[in-house]
Amino acid sequence: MSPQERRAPLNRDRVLAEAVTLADEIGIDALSMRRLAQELGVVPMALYKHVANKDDLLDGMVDVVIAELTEPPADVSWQDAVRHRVLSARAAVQRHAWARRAIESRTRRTPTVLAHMDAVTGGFLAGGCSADLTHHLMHALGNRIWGFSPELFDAPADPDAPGPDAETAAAAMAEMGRRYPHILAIATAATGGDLGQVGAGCDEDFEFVFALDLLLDAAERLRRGGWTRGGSPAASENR
Amino acid sequence: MSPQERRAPLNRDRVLAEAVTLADEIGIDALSMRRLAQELGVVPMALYKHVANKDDLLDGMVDVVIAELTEPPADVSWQDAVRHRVLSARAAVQRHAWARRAIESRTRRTPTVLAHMDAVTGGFLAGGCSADLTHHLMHALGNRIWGFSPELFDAPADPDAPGPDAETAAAAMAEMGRRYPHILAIATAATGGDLGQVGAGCDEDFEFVFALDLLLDAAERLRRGGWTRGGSPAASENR
DNA sequence: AACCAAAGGTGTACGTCGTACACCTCCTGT
DNA sequence: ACAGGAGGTGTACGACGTACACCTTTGGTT
Repeated sequence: MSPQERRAPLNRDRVLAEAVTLADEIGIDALSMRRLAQELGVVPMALYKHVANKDDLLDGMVDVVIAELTEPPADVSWQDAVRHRVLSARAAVQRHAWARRAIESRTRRTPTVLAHMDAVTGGFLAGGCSADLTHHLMHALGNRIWGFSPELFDAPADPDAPGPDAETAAAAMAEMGRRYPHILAIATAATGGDLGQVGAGCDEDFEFVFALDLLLDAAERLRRGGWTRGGSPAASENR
Repeated sequence: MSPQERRAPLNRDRVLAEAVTLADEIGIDALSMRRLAQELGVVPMALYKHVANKDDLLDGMVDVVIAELTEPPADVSWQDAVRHRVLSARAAVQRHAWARRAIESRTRRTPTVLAHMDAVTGGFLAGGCSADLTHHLMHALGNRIWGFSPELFDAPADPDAPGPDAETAAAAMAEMGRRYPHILAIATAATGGDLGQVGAGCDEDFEFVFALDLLLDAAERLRRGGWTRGGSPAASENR
């Protein structure tokens, strides 16, 4: 073959970029070193010249996603600054459905990961939260700083599965209501009482923002109250 | 061999019980069908007479853990009832370190899983939260209803790894502070200013209860304010 | 007493995975 | 002209989950 049609040599960035788009297409479970190599027109072992192993690959892919995050404008309240960073992370995670599980399973903290955590932390501190309070608020936010929270009710939603007929569905719903009346109650409420829509799932965006604002409101209340660990004006008026 | 020393026949419960204790010992990653079979003195394929496949095994193991949860006393406030259920889940998950990841990765909702979700939901409803509010609060709680929340800063903590000497550690810490000043600030606050302890990790129990009570307090405030979706007296005074 | 269908357990085999290791083949700087 | 390294190859190993055909023991029916 002539030299000019020879493939440009790989490098780490090209490997990571292809891994990300491939995972976008086929999902994280189907992404194997072999499959990725094939997509790059290369033998599997060639990848190991650019990533240490599959864990390293996954770390790198997460870094690529985090690189998509954006900075908040300079002139907003501290809550909105934090809010921006978190929602920006959420948008990135939604563009890459696999990223959620990848972030959850990664234990190694790459510099990129630490940088995002540092930025969110900085948002609380800049707003006047004490270092101690900020620490606990970061824990309270939890995975929400990555733009997701556990999707409690999300349907496995296999679109290929044959849908049950209406009669069967109604029977299943009745049985569900008998066994788990409370779940049925809130599921029904979510659809404004339309029972036929109960299986349709929740408005994840609304739920996410609801919880996020709940926490930011609580944060602002504690900050104003001068929260300190142990005794505080605002917290734990229950129990 | 004589008949009386022949192994008692397996059944699903014995398989699940052994899987749970084995996972407690060697971790969920090292738990393979082959290893589990060996532990039961049986050939790998024998397990498939009692569980459909590995996913089914994992589902069953999660059910075993959930069976350890306890009911709250009857005469407590609704917040304490929810609190009891959640902390009871937390205790169970702490007894089985692998359960966290197993619960996170399971997508199928077994009856046991649904029962727990129904019970927590019922706690909010019994306290007088509307079905709609309860729905959103469940989402806000997220994985906390399973007794864990993402451990943001938890150290990979490989005890076998050779500890760096004090000098190297101090240099790493200085570099850390230069790159991620905000993280360093809150990490230092968590140890009362003792820099040597910064790597030691957080008091996860405190963090968990802090976030839990934050949410329960917010819930009670919204309930009292008669929260409804859209416009409400209490929520979203920021932004 | 004779029988037969399950239920429980075995053995072999296949395809897939991550990756260790030895090797080759260019390109680049001296 | 040459050495060395970076990039790519080929083969191979030991896991893994599990399909499939087979054997053995047992309990109920005739």
